[in-house]
Amino acid sequence: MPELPEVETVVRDLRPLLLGRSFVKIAVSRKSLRRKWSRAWEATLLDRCVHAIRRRGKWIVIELGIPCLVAHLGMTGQLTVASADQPREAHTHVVFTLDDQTELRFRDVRRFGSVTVFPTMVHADRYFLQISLGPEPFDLTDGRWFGSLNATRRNLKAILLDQTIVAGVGNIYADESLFEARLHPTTLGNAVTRKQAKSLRLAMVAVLTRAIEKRGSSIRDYIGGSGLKGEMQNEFRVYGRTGEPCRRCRTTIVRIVLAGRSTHYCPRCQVLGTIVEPQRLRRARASRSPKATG
DNA sequence: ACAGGATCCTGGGGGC
DNA sequence: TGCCCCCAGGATCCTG
Repeated sequence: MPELPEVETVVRDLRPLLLGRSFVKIAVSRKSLRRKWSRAWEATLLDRCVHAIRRRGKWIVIELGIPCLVAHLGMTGQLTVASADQPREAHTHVVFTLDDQTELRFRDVRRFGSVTVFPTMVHADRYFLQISLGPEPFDLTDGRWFGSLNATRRNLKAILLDQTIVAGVGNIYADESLFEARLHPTTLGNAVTRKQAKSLRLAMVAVLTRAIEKRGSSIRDYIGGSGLKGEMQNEFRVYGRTGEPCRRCRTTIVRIVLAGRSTHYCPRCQVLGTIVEPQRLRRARASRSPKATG
């Protein structure tokens, strides 16, 4: 499932393969993607030089001088560069032939992804503004982050998945970040202390940074821009580990459904971030301590 | 405001 | 072996 680290890996892979190249031909399959492809876009893209490739949240932005190509990988999207003589795999929906006999290919089995063209970068940025795309996790300040959490009674899992609050986090890294911060996924945003908010922000940054280093997670469909798989799936602490022992305390990892998504956590390591009065805290500690008999 | 569910979509896996 | 059903989950829409 392409989230921020996977999209970042694709962008980094594509950069050397696309920069300075131009599109000489575009072929689009009949099957529709999430957003309908317009034939009128093709003329605006042809014979233009790729100036820059960047990521915004889970979006890939390819700047071609004035117009820009904006792609979202959805669940199973792949954006790769391959030699033109390499056979095209099934579910390849858009093929951009480059001026060096290679092809930029958009493949998406489940077609939740999209490829769109904006006339200028201003239009693309306006679109991100229109969908209220939140800040990058690496740009979040503690003040803004705590403010966002504090302003809602939604649970932390739902907050992390909300692209208007923080852009780029999906189901995998939401669960992994919550484990790293030792916060229970059902914790309500406004029950989180400043300290907990900060630890969640730092956990998110650490998990995403590590995942980028490992070229993302390849569970089923995800591959980078050069076709290489990621390695982060080998380091999951909770995601997809239902019934397995926690790597920290050996307690069985639990799966629940939150915000309509599978949510994995360690019931022992991850605590509810509620503000607990000192008296209740002492009682809770006493009940946890080992008993003299039994 | 927010939770929960349905929708889109296909392939893989489990059960029988 | 084949068939049915469920599951995966990003974005978006709808309902309660």
